Amino acid sequence: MRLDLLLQSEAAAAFEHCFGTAIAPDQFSVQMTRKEFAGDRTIVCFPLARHSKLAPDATAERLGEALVAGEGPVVGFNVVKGFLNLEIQASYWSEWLMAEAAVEDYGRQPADSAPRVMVEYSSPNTNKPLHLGHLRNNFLGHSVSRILEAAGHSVTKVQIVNDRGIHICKSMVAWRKFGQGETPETAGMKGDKLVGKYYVAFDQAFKKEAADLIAAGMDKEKAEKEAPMILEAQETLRLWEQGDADTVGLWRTMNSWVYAGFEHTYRTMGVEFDKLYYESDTYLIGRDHVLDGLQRGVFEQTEDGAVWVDLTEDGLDRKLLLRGDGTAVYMTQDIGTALLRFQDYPDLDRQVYTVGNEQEYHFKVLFLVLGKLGFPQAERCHHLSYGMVELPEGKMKSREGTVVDADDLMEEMFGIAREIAQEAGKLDGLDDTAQREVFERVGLSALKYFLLKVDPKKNMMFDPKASIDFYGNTGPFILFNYVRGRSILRKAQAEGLDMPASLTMAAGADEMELIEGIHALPDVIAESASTYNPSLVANWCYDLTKAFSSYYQDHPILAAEDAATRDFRLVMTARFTHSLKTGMHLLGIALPERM
RNA sequence: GGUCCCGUAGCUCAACUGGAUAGAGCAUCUGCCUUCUAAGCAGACGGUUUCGGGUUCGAGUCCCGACGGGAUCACCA
Repeated sequence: MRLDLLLQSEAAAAFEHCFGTAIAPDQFSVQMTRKEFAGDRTIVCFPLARHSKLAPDATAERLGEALVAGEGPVVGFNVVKGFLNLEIQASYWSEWLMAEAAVEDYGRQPADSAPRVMVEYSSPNTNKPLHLGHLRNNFLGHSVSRILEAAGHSVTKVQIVNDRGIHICKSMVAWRKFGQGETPETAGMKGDKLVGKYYVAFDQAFKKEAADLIAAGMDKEKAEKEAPMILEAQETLRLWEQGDADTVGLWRTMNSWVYAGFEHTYRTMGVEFDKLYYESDTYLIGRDHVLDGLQRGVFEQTEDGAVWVDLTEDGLDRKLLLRGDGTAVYMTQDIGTALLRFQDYPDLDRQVYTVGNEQEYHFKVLFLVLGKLGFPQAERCHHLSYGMVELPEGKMKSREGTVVDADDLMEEMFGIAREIAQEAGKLDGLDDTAQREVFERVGLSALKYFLLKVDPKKNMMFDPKASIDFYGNTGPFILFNYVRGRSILRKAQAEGLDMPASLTMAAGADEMELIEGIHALPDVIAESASTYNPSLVANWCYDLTKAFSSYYQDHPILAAEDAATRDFRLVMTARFTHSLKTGMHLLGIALPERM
């Protein structure tokens, strides 16, 4: 049993014994004892005073005595102002290191012990390359998937590809006009970059047309509606919806270029999906459900044929679900997508949508609408909302060229990793492929850790010039210490040292920070899973690593003063590297063996 | 204007769901590599947790009100 749970139940029994009053175990607040006091765990006794009818101090004294007298691991106590500090038997920790912490999947709940959850993330538009904002999204969704898996859920990772609509039509129009048959091969360019180039070209040409019209005396609003480029894009969308062969053909071609480009980027990022949904497949399903809801009187229709939902009773507004001409809006296809997913996976307990906080209103509406349509799963949908990544000069604007491109940024990280490694010269024995793998892992760790260590719901600042460091509280720092630990374990093996089957030494004060860190992993996983918050795992990885790094500095492991001490340190090192690897895996960060 | 989120060291971020003297990294300064990887360790400096009330044994954390920043409120996605 976990120590804190054990202490709670021991405390409940002891309390009843002392005071004749039963209190539920979870009413005892057990926490880590602060460093400046003696002891390992602290029970806060202020809330107990009214049940014991004694002052907090006196309550703590009686409780402490009873706990020491009990069967549990408490061997001593002291009381400071209502705080009962408990000393845990030192052998408890060495036994724990050889038992619970020793198993391969330490920290993880058994696979499939919790219901199936679907996690959606990424979900890009197919008209431009992925950028920094997508990186936060992808890393977050991917990490949450792994955390939920570690908490025992079966997890299905999906994305909804926004493959249809006016945005892709814009790229198509510009490519027809200016492209002269250019392809990713002839341009020597990634497909997503090429399509993005035409999206920008569209915007520039369109702005020029509008400006010309305004110069000719037309007002701005009208000019932006009547510029030939935009009319052509709208016509292209109409043709697409009618299934026009040429239009659909070009749409397929250009989307396939984008997918090839994305595929490359996803592989570099180290994220993957179990299933892809496409809006072009789901918007009609959504429309059917909306029309069905209309028939059943859940929604209402205005004179022009548009379908609306009235959410004023829920504190929201009226919201459009279907245009007057019967075509779908964003909401329509999201209804279709959600329902299709529950149909595809009948055992699905929950859906998690990893989408930026600018869409909070949208998801509030979506979940309410699903509920009105009579789907009980509506309550099991969760919008994992996260804050924007801001640049020093403000928001990223693709039209103003201030976006930080995902591919470029990752390459830059790899480059920095290479420079540092080559200067240190520690990889000289490895061939180019193996070196490249190290650079990628180190560089990617810097990026992922940087984006994941911040509470998802908060906006975060990214300064391209200064932001991503390889020293201090960073991914590479964590990797570096993992590598140190692994290096020791390899050396031990090479010297013929076997992992001890039991420990004869007990943990001392110097060891406790590291041991407590390892010990916390299961709680951290549970907490981050229930709050969809990888930053808890990231911060745990860092704190644990710091404890090891500090310990490593002045405690020789292989050259310890005696065999018992060496064995103890060797086991701690093994538990450290192993639990750290688990934690980093939950962040989607792969660890190198040397760097 | 309505709703929601955020405000902690010069900067970027923590703080176990209300607990003891609010912690890290960067930056600045001081020590430490013949020894398991110095992408490291130890230390110094740095705070009226935006402000004002309230709740209670106890508030960065909960409530109310200001102020500052962001998001959103489309027949856009």
